[in-house]
Amino acid sequence: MTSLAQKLSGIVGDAFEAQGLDRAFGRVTVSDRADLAQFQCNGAMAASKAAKKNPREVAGGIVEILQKNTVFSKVEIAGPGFINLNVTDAFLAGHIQETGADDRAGVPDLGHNETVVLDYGGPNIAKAMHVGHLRAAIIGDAVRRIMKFAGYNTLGDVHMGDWGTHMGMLIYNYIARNETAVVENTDLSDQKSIDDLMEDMAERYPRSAAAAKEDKHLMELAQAATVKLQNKEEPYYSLWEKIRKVSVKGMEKNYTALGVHFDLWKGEADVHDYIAPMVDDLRAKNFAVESDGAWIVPVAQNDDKKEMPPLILYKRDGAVMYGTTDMATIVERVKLYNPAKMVYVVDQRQSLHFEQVFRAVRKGGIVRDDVELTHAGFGTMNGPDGKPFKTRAGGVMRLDDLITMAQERARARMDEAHVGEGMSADEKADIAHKVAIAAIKFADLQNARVADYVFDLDRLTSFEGKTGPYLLYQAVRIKSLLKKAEYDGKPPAFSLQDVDRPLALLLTELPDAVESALKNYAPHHLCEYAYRLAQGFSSFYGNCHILSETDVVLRNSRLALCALTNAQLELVLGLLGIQVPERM
RNA sequence: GCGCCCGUAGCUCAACUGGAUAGAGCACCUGCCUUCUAAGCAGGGGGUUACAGGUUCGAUUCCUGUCGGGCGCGCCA
Repeated sequence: MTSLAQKLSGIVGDAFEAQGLDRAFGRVTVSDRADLAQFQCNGAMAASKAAKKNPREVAGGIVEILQKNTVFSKVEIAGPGFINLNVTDAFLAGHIQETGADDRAGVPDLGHNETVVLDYGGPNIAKAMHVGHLRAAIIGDAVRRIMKFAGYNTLGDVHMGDWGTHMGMLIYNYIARNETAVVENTDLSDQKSIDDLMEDMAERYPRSAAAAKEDKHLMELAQAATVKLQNKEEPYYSLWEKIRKVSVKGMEKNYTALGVHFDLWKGEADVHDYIAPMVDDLRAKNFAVESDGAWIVPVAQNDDKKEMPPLILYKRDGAVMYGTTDMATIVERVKLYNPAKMVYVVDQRQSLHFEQVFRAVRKGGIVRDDVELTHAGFGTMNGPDGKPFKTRAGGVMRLDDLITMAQERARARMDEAHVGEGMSADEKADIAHKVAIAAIKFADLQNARVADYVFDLDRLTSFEGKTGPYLLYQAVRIKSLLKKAEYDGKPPAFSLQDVDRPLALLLTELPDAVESALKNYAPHHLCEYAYRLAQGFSSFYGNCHILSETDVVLRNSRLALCALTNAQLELVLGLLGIQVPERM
């Protein structure tokens, strides 16, 4: 099954082929001009260029063929050679009937169970998660959900930063101050105890980092501690293990609150043992060479338009760089999962780094040529002043503070509208949470991935207009309506009138939206569709009164339209990582 | 200096491999809750798509240049 536009593309493509032209010219899209037609095909103009013919003449030949086809109620040429198309209500009704019966909502299997590993985490352990982690998590998780729905075997990896100098610095601080008990006494089964250590580290780390920056000797001691840790010396390693376990709990709490899922909770430390053999292999193949006392992989190519610095495997002092661990991570992923794709949802500013890593692993024969390596970069999050976002205190806003703030606003809105009355405290909290997360996620996801965007707290926690809560609200209205109507879910024959048609047409577009989002790693295409669908429903809802409809056939048809709308809305929101409450 | 990304309404953002009259939300103005949840609906004003050329039947989209903003360029991650 596919979208209606794709079905029509097949039919129009046949017509082009019958005229001796490439069937790709038959591509049909939803019309830009709803006042003129439902669908359009622009291929006649492109085809005429290739065939050196008059575009209206080419279009004429196509139209003549299409007019014989009974799925169309209108076929006409407009302007320089647009082919405008309307389908019959019977065909449209049949199509949405099929869509409703299909548990994939018409989306074909595009992934064929190929494995894809996705990176969209990357927080450092022992640090508080902040809003800088938001975009990767939200976009990456949406991409994962979309790919999974499209038929891929997806593996999201949190890939935390757990093996760098920051760990040596922190652990050295505990040891030097004789305060290792703070770590050792933390009870992993007690959330309060976990939170306490997280707070301690969140406060301790920046303090020790600042001190090390001031004092060269201190920095050397921290770096020495890092080496000891990486050699798994005691007590460094035990302290590190405990810190990592606690940090994972803290991260899980944040990601769970956001509704962001990871299949793998791996970190840089997990690939430590892959590094030495990998570098030995690269040396043996002469891809790794010594330069200025460091070991590097030159990745520059003759056709480079810019300077391409080499990837550094070992620094002069023998320590590894993050390019090294990224390469080793790829070694591990190939070995354990043999993925067809690896997708990195990471800040756009790291594009050079990923280019180096990708070139190095290809050159070194670590990944096959047919494995796709993609850096799906996203733009920087700026404050309203256009500069990277900072709170008034100068720091970055913590993730849990943002979520709490949004929840409080949701609760206030509920009280204002008197929707919480008679609900249990649990249900109220659940709704406030779903509304808050919907607001935050949709505000972020609706932006194009690559563009920088402004982090505006008011926008993230606003519930009116083009927002997540608006979408939830429409879905909730449908649920309430279906409940009141005691709708049984039996698929009736659709009876489409002028009020119904725009909504019915919208319901045919979902597979196109999913494919577009998938192909470009662009969840915002799905946001756009969800919003148009919700708007289409809201308009429909205002234009006809369903419960008082006396024509039984029409009433059932409209209820079925509502049910299908709700199903698609929940499906698309689910792909964006947004959950719909029962009422709000 | 070299390279990448960006510049669209007062603000925040869309526009699918070039298509018809460049769309939304917020803000502003006008209506609509005695029948399905007003977190809503209907309507209005608001644009030289930074600027100048070029390719094309057709350019926000592709090419060149200028201006403006962000970011990155071997031993941090």
